Amino acid sequence: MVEGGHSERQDYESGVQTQDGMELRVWLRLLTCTNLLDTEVRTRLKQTADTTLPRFDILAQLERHVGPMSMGELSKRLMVSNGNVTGLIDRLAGEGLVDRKPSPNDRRVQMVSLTKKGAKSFSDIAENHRTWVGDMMADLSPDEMKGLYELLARLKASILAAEDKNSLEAAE
Amino acid sequence: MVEGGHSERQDYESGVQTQDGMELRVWLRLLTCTNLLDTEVRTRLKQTADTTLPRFDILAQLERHVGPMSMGELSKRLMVSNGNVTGLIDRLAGEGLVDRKPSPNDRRVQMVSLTKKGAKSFSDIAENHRTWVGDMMADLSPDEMKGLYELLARLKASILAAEDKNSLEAAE
DNA sequence: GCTAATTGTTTTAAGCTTAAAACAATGTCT
DNA sequence: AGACATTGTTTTAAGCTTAAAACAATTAGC
Repeated sequence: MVEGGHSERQDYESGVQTQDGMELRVWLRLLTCTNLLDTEVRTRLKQTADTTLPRFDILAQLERHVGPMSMGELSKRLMVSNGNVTGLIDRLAGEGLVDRKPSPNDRRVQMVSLTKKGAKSFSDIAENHRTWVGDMMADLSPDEMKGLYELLARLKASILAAEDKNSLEAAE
Repeated sequence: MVEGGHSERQDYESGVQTQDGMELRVWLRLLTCTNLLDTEVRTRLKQTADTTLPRFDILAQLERHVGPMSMGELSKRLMVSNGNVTGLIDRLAGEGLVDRKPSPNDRRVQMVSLTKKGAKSFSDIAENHRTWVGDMMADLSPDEMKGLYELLARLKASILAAEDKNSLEAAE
């Protein structure tokens, strides 16, 4: 009942104001695209495999790593806190998808690996995942994909440069 | 201790495999950029204003809206669940940043508005927010920004098309 | 007016996330 | 060996998030 009453889908870009700068617009559009993809992937993971993205990410790391992996290593690779990994592995182990056992070398560390069930589960899901992402980008030409890939590289570099600059200032 | 032992920063792209398709690469790079920006914004919100992005988003919606707004309307605009808004407004009201009172027309609805303190808080933070985002994109030329903006529009359209297609299939 | 359906909000249960504290084990230094 | 620092993991407290259930109030059909 407000401002025209469109029935169009809402997203982060809906609130853009005419005086907003280009940076804010790019940021909001980036957020919109990422959210659309992310939400879709999460929804399908839930529907087709009754699992979540963090669980899938853990299985993916374990799958591509040769031999078992420590909790700390997992935490580093996934860029999440140690406590977070503890909770996720608790649940995955409870479902029989991963195996957790103390390291023989260092009694502080827990080594985690995929069970057979976990490996099977992962490969099924990964196949679907690839298809979903492909479908969502199907309308872009190879040139557009390449252009996007490169511009995102420029953006990534710009962000990292800004962070460096900022942390140097903070260290003064 | 694994695979070269670089001390480089980890991100979603770190695990890309040579056989991975362009779609997956674009997706991971998109995720990397969004996460870098998102994390930086959240960190600075915490450090400079001791607040969070969801709280800031609520204040932003209330600020640009003329007059008070219902819980449901907020929920729609922010694209989050009703229960989520309830919890956030609980906390914001507790901090004296928003005001919540029953609608005189419909006793089911709660009307929310910014307090003076909330409006002041928002305008301080919004100014900083704009600067942060600008700084992170400072290295891209106007042409690059425009190119990125347009390619993201193409991507957004492609994703929405794929979702439509999928929901049509499901409705058969 | 009564009943049923709908709408708006809150509550609940479960999971994800982090930072910080607590623990446990290893390594270092004398 | 004993004391101290470091490292790896788990626990805890707090917040964000959703879906589903519960509730409350309004609207529509009779």
